[in-house]
Amino acid sequence: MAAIGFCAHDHTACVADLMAHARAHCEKEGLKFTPVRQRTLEILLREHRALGAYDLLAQLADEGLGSQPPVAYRALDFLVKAGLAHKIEALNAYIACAHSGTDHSPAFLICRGCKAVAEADTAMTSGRLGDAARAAGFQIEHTVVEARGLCPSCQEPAR
Amino acid sequence: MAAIGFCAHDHTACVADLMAHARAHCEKEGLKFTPVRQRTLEILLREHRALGAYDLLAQLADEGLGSQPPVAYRALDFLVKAGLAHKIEALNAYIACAHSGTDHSPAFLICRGCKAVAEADTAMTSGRLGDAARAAGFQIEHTVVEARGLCPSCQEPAR
DNA sequence: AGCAGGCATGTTATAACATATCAATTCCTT
DNA sequence: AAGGAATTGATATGTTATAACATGCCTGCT
Ligand SMILES: [Zn+2]
Ligand SMILES: [Zn+2]
Ligand SMILES: [Zn+2]
Ligand SMILES: [Zn+2]
Repeated sequence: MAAIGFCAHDHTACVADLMAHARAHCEKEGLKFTPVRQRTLEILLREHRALGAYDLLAQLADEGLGSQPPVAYRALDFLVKAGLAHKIEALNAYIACAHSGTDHSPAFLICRGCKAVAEADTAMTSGRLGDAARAAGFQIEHTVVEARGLCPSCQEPAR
Repeated sequence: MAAIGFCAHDHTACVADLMAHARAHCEKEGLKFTPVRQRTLEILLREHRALGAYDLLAQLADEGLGSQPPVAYRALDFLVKAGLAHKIEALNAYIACAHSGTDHSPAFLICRGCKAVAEADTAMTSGRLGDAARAAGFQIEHTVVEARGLCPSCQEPAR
C-alpha cells in the first residue's frame, strides 16, 4: 500500500534496480528485451510521472531508435503486457511500473500540480468496486483506479 | 450501490424521469439547459452505454444541431460539469449519469461483450484508494474507478 | 432606443493520441 | 538449409480533442 513517488529517494539506484528486475523478468518469461524496449523503460523510469507516447517517441528519435508512432506504441504495448509499465487512462499517458513484473491491480494518485504519479497496489476484488461487481454478478478482468488531486508538496502554496 | 444497467426496466419512463431531474437541476443552479444540451443528454440517456463524442456528433448533425466537433465537446463538457454525464476514461466515451445531478463519485462496470456500462456509486474517501491517498497525504479531487469485464448475460456463452 | 458585457454558438484549422497495413529483417526451430 | 514466428521499418490513415476567432443572442443599464 506504500505509495512511492511523492518522496525523495536514491533515484539512480531505483532505476538500476528496476531495470535489473525487468531484465530478469524477461529472461524468465522468454520475452525479448530488445534495445528499443529497454530504452523505453529507462526513459519512463527516469521520471516518476506519466509520459505521452509522443513525448517518449521524441526522446527515442533523439537517440536514433525510431521516429514513427508505431515504434513507441509497440514498445509501450510490450511493456504494458509484460507488466513493466501501465497506461494512465485519465492522462492518455504511460508510466513505468513501481512493482516490477508481478501481476497486480495498480491504483494511481496523480498530482495536478507537479504531474507526479504514485502507484499504490490494491486487490482487484476488494474494496467498493469489488463489492459493486459482486452485487451485479459482474466478472472483473481489469480495473482502472485513478485519483486526481494534489500531492503533499503541492498543497503547501494553497495554505 | 445498486448497479442498474444490466437489467431490463421501463426505459421510456427512465429517460423521462432523468430528463425532468436534469431540467429541475439546471433551473435550480441557474444553468442554461439549451436545445443542444438537452438533445445531447437525451441521446446519451437512450442508450445505457457510453457513446464517443463523434458518434454523438453524428446524431446531432442528423438533426441539424451542429456538425463540428466543438458542438459535441461543448455540450458534453456542460453535462459533465453539471454532473449530468460522466466520461468513461477507459473508453474515451461519455455516458449519462444514472444518479441525476447529485455530487457523487461514480464507479463503472464496463462489459466488453455487449458494451453495456453500469454506474455504481462509491464514496471517494472510502475503500482502498482512499486508504492509499490518506497514507500518502494526497488530497483527492476526482476519482476514476472503472472495471472492464463481463456482465452476467455475456458470461453465459463461455460456460 | 442604444449600448455593453456575458454566454452560447458557428466555423476553420490543427493538435494529440492511436492503429492498419505491408515489406524487410532477424532469430529460432526443424 | 528451409520454414515460421517475432521484430522492425515505413507509409498512411483513423480517432479523439482543443485552439482560435467570429458571430449571434439575451439582459441589464443609461
Ligand atoms: Zn505496477
Ligand atoms: Zn505535486
Ligand atoms: Zn453519476
Ligand atoms: Zn454484456
